[in-house]
This record gives sequence, C-alpha cells and structure tokens, in this order.
Amino acid sequence: MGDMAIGELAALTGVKIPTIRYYEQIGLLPPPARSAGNRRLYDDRTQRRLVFIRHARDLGFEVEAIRQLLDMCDQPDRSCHQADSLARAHLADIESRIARLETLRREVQRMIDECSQDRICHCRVIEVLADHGQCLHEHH
Amino acid sequence: MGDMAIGELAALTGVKIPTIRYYEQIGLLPPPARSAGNRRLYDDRTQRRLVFIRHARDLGFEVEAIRQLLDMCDQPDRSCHQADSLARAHLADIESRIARLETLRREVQRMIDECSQDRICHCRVIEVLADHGQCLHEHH
DNA sequence: GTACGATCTCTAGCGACTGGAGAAGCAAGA
DNA sequence: TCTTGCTTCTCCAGTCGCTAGAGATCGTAC
Repeated sequence: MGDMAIGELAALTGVKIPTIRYYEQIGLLPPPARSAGNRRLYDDRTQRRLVFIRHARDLGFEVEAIRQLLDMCDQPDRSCHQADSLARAHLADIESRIARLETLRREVQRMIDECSQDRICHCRVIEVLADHGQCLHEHH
Repeated sequence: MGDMAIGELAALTGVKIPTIRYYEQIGLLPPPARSAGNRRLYDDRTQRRLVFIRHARDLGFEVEAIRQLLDMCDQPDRSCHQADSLARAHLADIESRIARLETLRREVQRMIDECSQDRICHCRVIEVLADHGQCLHEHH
C-alpha cells in the first residue's frame, strides 16, 4: 500500500499519465521519489492531492487558484494570519458557482419533468443562467 | 434596445471581443446580422446566449456540453423525445459538481472560522475534496 | 477632409493538456 | 539467458480554448 507506479496512479485517479507529469513540471505536484531504474514512485498523499487537483480543475478552477488553495494547506500557520482574505475570496467564488449550478439544475430538472409528462417543454436554461445578478466577477 | 455593436456586447457581458468572434467561428453563436459597413450587429437574444456560455464555461463545462445544452434549447420538441437521457446525464453531472463544491465550501468556511478565533487551523481541503465517492465519472 | 477610435480579417501566441517517437527498464516464459 | 512485450522514460509537436497583435477599413466628430 506504499508506493505505486505512475500507471497505477493514473488508473486510480483518472488523470492521464502525461498530465501527471505535466502537473509535476508546473509544480502542482512535488517531484516524486524514483526507483532504481528512474521510474516515479507515488504515495497515498500525492494520490489524494492529485484527485483534489482533478476535481478542482473539473469544477472550473484555474491552476493558479488551485496552487493558492494547496499552498494554504501546505503552510497552515501562515495561512491563518496572512491568507484570510484570500480564503474569503475563494469562499465567495465557491458560493457563486454553487448558486449558478443550482439555478441550472432546477431548470434542467424542470425540463426533464415536463418531458416525462409528454408535455411540450420550453427550454429556459439560457434565460435562467444568463441572469447576471449572481455573477460576482466585475467585468471592470 | 435593438442592435448593438460587438464592443458594447463585450462590455455588457464581460466576454472579450476576440472571444465573441471565436464563439461565432466554432458555431456556439450564430453569425450575426451585419451593418452596411460589414460590422456585426447583435440583439438581446444573442446577449443572453453569450452570458449563458460564459457562465457555463466558468463552471467548467466543456464547449461540447454547452453545445448540447444550447441545441436542446434551440429544438425543444426534438429535445423532449430524443434527448431525455442526455438531459438526465447533464443533471447528474450538475449535481455532482454541486456536491463537490458544497464539500469544499464547508471546509474553506471552517478554516476561516478557526482562523478568526486565532486557533491554529489545519487544512483538510485536500482530504475532503479528494474523496472519490461523489465522483460520477467512471475512469474506465 | 482629416483625425481618431471601433471594427474588420488574419495570424501568431499562450495555458493546459494530449499524444507520438525512440530509448530504456523490467517481469515472464521458451 | 535470451527475448517478447508491456511500462515508463524524456523530448517535442499538436490540440483546444481562448487572447493579443498587425494592418486595413469604417464612421463619426471636428
């Protein structure tokens, strides 16, 4: 249960092998230990970190935001006193995403419900997610 | 309230001018009307569509998924009878994203709360979002 | 009419992967 | 021991989704 090869890590996380090497290259993953024959050896900690990165990317966070979140985790005491506003900004961003996704979810659900009753369903997905009220990003 | 130039559309939506032209090029936006001097003229409908695209991209949806959602909207009756399973798949995807974001939100909130009390806060963001139980995508 | 900003097309670059070429590692069977 | 075959190595080129110039044209305002 200790070390695993890059192929096994890829299979467990769903992240492709070149992508794992790319994350190492840009510093999202630390350089792993190497075997005698120069193969990368990963532990469980790196596996969890990689799954976190994958989910965060999948949710639309940019690499730089993920790097900040990971840095807060790597340096918990510095995080407490220096990164509070950063954490609050991330929280607001997360809440905005949740709100927009829930709006979208309600509309898609409504479409499915209407369809299941053989009613003609009018799609309001655009109108509903096009509402800019929930958008936190100021477009300068 | 009728037609607007591309610059105004960009200012209203927060989508950059080259990006708007790019969306037209790949078929996410329909080719707009043109003025006598060949400038693009947009209406409110296209504006809403563009804001939808922007939010969906920001939430991590790929262009192809957005295209499917827009197609369902453009052809509501076909959507009812042919795209039900597609809509259900999108719904499951959306719910997975919401669940992961709420997990992340709780942990970031907890970090902020602990920090505000000057306690040493340990970051569990990785452990918490690294949980694969909520991940709907099978990694074959 | 001319100055100047907005828009046009075209092309090249960037961020975040993704895939291939060719060489080397390594476990398993003849 | 050799060799077949799969994995991994590095390097590099390509893709997707934008993004930023270059140079020409439009179009309003003096």
